[in-house]
Amino acid sequence: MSQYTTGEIAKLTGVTVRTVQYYDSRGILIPSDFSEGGRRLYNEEDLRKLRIICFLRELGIQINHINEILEADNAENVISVLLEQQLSEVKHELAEKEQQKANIERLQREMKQYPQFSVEHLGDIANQMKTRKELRRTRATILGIGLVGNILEYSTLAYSIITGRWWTFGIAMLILVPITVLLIKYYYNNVGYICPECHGVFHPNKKEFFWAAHTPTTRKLTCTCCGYKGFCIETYQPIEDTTEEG
Amino acid sequence: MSQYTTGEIAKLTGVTVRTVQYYDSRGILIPSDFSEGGRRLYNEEDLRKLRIICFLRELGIQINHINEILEADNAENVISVLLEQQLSEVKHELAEKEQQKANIERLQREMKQYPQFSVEHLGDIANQMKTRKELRRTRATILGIGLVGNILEYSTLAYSIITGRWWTFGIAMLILVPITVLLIKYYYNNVGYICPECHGVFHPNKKEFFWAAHTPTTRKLTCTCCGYKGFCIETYQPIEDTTEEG
DNA sequence: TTGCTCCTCACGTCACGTGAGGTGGC
DNA sequence: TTGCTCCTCACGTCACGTGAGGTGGC
Repeated sequence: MSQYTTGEIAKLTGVTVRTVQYYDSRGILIPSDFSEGGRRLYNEEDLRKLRIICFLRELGIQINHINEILEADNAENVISVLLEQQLSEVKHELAEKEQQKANIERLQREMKQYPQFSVEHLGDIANQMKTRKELRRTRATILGIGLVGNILEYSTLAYSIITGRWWTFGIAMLILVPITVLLIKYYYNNVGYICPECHGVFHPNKKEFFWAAHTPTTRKLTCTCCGYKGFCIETYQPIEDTTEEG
Repeated sequence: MSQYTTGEIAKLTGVTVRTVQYYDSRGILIPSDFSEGGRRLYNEEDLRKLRIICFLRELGIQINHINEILEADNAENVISVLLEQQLSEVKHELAEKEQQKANIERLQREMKQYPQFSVEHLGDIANQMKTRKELRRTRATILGIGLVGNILEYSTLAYSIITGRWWTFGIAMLILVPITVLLIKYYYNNVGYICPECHGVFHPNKKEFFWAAHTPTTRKLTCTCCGYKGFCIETYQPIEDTTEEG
């Protein structure tokens, strides 16, 4: 029966001497023998055990769990339970890393949008990224209802022109105008704007909001905190949220 | 200008009091003021800074790197370099986790194959999993060449039967028989078998190998280490590899 | 005898968590 | 005065890495 020193068994399994010593101290791989000088000696069975330990470590299983596996009488049950646990843990970590990757990539793209980028803008981008989903939802709602309204408007208009029955268009407008007003109110109540100067999130006054020049993601406003005038970044920020802050 | 205590700023950003204190000790968020009793006081700017720190931490960026970002004069460059680094790191971790997930799921499937599973079989499965790719490649090579050979064999046979020109089939067989012998040799030289009894990897004798009953992944052999007779698991193990071990 | 390997402390890593024992602030 | 919050040590986490200073084994 061949014997291995710490260095030999380490080389055979691709770990460091220190790792083998550590596994001894943790009680998962106690050497089967010692030399007269007190050096660790491992046999074939120890080698197989260490290979198993390395395999389980590669799966990300913790050392105390490996201990449970190696000591258990009903190994099969213990292993399948631990594997199930580990699988869900790994899946969770995977989702986390996916999120990190997506966020880094998005941040890289966003940074290119800012003309002279500085550290402070990171906060704005972070805010924007966090409220992205809600903002999208709000915009989708408005676009959807708006689209239906537009179709109704133009179709009744066409119908009225062709048939000369203008009361059809009139009734449609009686319905559409209040809906449009509600939509604009809904929009106003759910968005806030990030000032690129003071980095605060503010709600503009209604008149300015309504008439301001805008792009799909920005609007030319006056910041209520610092007085800056210019394009501010749209973000999701329901009105209620700000009342408790002020 | 509103001031926040440690607990307040912690609640606003969703971290613990201890984390805020730790960021102070690491020098990335030093409070802008202190109370007479020596308690930390933070202002709006500190709050924004903490939000940025939290955002960067969510991306997985280390605290000393965050420090570099916050202190840098040319923030944009520092950030884009760090983001690029972090992205490749995250991608690497993602690949690692993917591998872990795949391995756990494969292990779960493999465990079901073993009638009475015990801890020792983990080593066999690990071995099998590690050499899986090479084994597949070996098998694919053999199957590919074998298939071409078969087509040649049957087509020349058919041709010979139809036309009566048997020399065609004869020449084909003169080519095919040595190729087949070489293929079998190649196969024999590249696979080993895991004994389910002693868990060693062995090479059977050639005659037994050739005539033995087998399934796609096992072969009924006599273990050269322990004498066990029965189905052993096929694995990739070129002959050269074992000579140095013995 | 001379390298090389191995031994045992013991501290460092990383971003906090978790008490202990004391005190500020409403 | 009484809770509540906050303060500073200081140790714990997890799987080792990295010396230091000493010794075994060929």
